[in-house]
Order: sequence, then structure tokens, then C-alpha cells
Amino acid sequence: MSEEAADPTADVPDDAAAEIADAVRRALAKHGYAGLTTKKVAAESEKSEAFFFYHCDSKHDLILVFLDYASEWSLGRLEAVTDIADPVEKLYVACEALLGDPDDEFSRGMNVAVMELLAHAPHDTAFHDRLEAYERRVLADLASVLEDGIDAGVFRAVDPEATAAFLLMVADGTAGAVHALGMDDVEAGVRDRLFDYLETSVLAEGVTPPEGR
Amino acid sequence: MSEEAADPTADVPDDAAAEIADAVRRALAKHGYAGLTTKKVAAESEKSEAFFFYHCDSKHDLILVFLDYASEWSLGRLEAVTDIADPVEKLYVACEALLGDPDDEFSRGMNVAVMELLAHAPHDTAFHDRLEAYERRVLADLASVLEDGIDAGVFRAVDPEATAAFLLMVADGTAGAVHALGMDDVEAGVRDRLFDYLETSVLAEGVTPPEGR
DNA sequence: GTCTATACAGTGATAGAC
DNA sequence: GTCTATCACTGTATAGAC
Repeated sequence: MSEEAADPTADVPDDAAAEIADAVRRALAKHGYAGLTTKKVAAESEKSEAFFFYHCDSKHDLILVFLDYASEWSLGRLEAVTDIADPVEKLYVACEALLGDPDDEFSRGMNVAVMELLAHAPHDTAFHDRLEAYERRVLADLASVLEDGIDAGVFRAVDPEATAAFLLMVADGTAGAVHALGMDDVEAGVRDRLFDYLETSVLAEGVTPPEGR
Repeated sequence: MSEEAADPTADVPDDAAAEIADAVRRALAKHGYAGLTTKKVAAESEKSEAFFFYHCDSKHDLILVFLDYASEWSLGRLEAVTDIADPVEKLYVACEALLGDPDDEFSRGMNVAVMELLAHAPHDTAFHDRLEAYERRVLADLASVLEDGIDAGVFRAVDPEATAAFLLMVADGTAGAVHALGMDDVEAGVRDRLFDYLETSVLAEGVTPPEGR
């Protein structure tokens, strides 16, 4: 019944998809997207190169499998905040998730890999569509966190969409300059300014940030 | 007398360098870094493929010529603000320059191309070094604009380096999400929040933003 | 389903004429 | 200095055995 253009990542078994995503992830971390070859992907797993072409029709599809995996991983981290009841705490944890842990190799590698695919999105419709869907979902999640706080009276009456976009831009920029260039010395300053922004422009008068901020 | 590791872009005559930078720029805009080939670069100019290899030793060097050109272009735009006497005006114009004009194809293309090289910087020392130098110079320029305003008493006593980094992250993130993904609808919101931030957190009490903001 | 071996196109770079 | 022609190699993808 699927009238849609078939999703090339849909019929890959979960086991294989995990193997593929992981090998692509490691190959991307080691060589970057521009330096990525199917041989290098295979070299990152126990499987042969033909294994990857059995499950996917092309190198391009391999990357899409990784991209789906990366999106889900990132969104999973972000959407873990739904468990948190307090909107203030929720917002701060969400921002931490967005910024990522600069000391975690895995997190850093994911951010940089996704950023490289993002930079190539203007030349690749499939990348573009998936990444735009991903960004829009992040924006929606963030906006909803903001709305919660506004409704609860602990946030100012900011524009949730615009504020979400602003916060996301800071995070995306940090992934670029700080993570890709290793400019760790600016990381702390950016974090401070960001949480300062939350305190002075988002939190309502008299509301205090969570412990330790 | 150059004891340094020779700069591969140094001995290229200015005429040739301009031709190279322009062809690489167009090829990058059309195919992206990952899809860049020396044939496609040549196809963007009247010259043959051999022309490029006469002036540069490798494809890699061609891209460095472009990167130098792109850095100078961007820094030129930013540093044009030194002519402006009023620190407030100066800051706002600098931020406009950082965000870039989303309707200008050239500006957009440059931002996206540089961003793709930035994403590849972890895997390419030459890219890394040039781009880090570029980012640090932008940070220094911005910080100096902020210091001017603080000294003149029209800005609050913000931390110039951290604030400069924060502003730059917003701009870099915008180049990514907005320009690379064409999410023009979020652009306006981000701009508004950014200039709001300047007004509420950077400008001193009672100081008003420039006309039209 | 997974492997080894290989076809075949396209790439970066060079040679040699002008 | 710039061109045309070409080479050696690597990259994606497939064939066919198991």
C-alpha cells in the first residue's frame, strides 16, 4: 500500500542496519564524508564490502542508514527530557543535550559527522529532507518545552518558535566551530553566555536556575 | 629565507589565483566538496584541467587557494565596520555581516562552501589551521568592537571574548541550518532574537539600537 | 546471506606538443 | 603557460561460488 517513493532504508533488517550504521559512523569519524569509501566502511566491520551492498543498493543508501540512526540517537537524547516535570530543569537539561558533551568522543563524532552531511545537504535531496525533518522536530520539541514553562508561569512570554530556533543555532554553531575545530577554550564561554541568556531572557522574574548553574 | 613549511598557495600569481578561486567556488556551489573533482573545477572556467595543475601541485592546493580567498572575503566584509565611529552602529553592522544576506546567492554559496570545508577540518590539517585562524580573527574583531562600546560606556561590562564567541556561534549555526537546509522561515526569528539579545544584554541601560531595529 | 574475484567508470595527475 | 592526450589507480558495484 505504500504509494510513497520507497524508503531505501526501510527493508534493511534491524541487525544489519545496526552493523551498517556503526561501520559508517566509525568510517566517517576516521575519514570524513568526503573521504568515505565503501572499502573503508567495510574495513570498520568484520563483514566484507559485499555485505553492505547486499543490504543496500548503493553507498548512498548506507549513509542514509547511518543518518536515520544518528537522528534517532540525537532525538532520543533530547526527548529524554519529557520525563522531567519541572519546566526549568527540563529546559536546562534540553540545552545541555543540544550542546552535547565535548569530552565524549562518541557524541563529538556524531555531531561532526552529522554536520558534514548537513553541509552537503544542498547537493543531496535525501540528506536535505531527513536533516530538515530532524531539525524541525528538534525545534518543535524545544518550543514545546518553552510553552510548558510559559503556561506554568515560570518563563517569560517569549516567542517559543523563535527562541527555540535561537537556542538551536547556538548549539549547531558550537558543533561546528568548537567540535570540528577543537576550539575547546571557547566552549566554556559560549555555555556561560547561553545559560545567562536563559536566566535573563527566558526565566520569569524571581525564578532561579537549577542547582549548579 | 622562508624556513617555514612552504605555503602551497604563496607562489601562485594573483591572476591565476583569482581564476582558481572562482572556479573552485562555482564548482563547490554546484557539486559540494564531496562531489568536487578537478574536471568539474576546470569545467567552471575557460581554462583546461592542466591549467590548474600547472599552478598548483594537487587538487588539495586548489581548494586551499579558494579557502584563502573565502577567508579574506569574509574578513573583509566584517572588518569594513572599522570605518564606523559609533560602537552601537558598529556592533549591529558587524552582526549583519556575520549573519550574511540570505537572499544573496554569492554570500550564501560562500557560507555553505566554507561550512563544508569546516566540517571536514578534523580530517584535514591544512583546512583546520586556516579555518581556526579565520575563526580566531573573527572572534578578535568582534571582541574589539565590544570593548570599544564598553570603554565608551554604551555597552554593559560584558565579557568581550565570551560574548563574541556566543554571537559567532549563532551566526555559524545559522549558516548551517538556515543556509544549508534552506529553512528561511526560521531565519527571521533567529535574527530578531539575536538583536533582542544585543538590546537587552549588551547595550547599556538607556542606549537605543540603530534606526530600524 | 556472505564471501572472493572482478568489471568498468571516473579520478588525480603527467607528458609532450605548441 | 596552456593545451590535448593519456596513464595508473581507486572507487562503486556486480557475478557467481559457497
